[in-house]
Amino acid sequence: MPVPAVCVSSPFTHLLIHRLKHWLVKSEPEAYSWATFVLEDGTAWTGVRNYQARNNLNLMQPGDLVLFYHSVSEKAVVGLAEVAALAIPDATAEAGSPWVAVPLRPVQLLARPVALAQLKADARLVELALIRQSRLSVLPVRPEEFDAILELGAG
DNA sequence: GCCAACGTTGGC
DNA sequence: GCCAACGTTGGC
Repeated sequence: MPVPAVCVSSPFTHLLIHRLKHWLVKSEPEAYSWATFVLEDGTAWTGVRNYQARNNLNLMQPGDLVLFYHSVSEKAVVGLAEVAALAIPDATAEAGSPWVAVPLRPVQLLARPVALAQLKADARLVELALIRQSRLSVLPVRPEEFDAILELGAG
């Protein structure tokens, strides 16, 4: 009996091979703010020059939800974005370089920003990568952590 | 402005 | 391969 070359898929196959992951990206609002991101109706997330962050970009799948964090001057999660497409070469990097960008689009502004101090004070978030590895600019967020942060940001 | 935490670079 | 020097990020 011949083996089919391609597996038959159901409308739900993707749920078996990929559960939505959650992420957090950082930006200095003076450099690129949530407001600009919304005005442009999304952007390719370029400029990442750290291998660990790049690896996270490469793991992003369309539909993954992404917390948008304003670093330095604001230090708060301000919005929710979504991965619009798989990683592409970073057009701001030298051709042939290993750096990638991920198209993101805005989903919604949080009703209230969630300050870093709030995150640090929350018992559900003691393991949050943002806190444990404060220098990384593209970070994974666990589902429970993601839910907790959205709850803090709800009106 | 300072400093801790990293990451990178380059001499050996 | 080690490590010192240096650069960057980002909180405080």
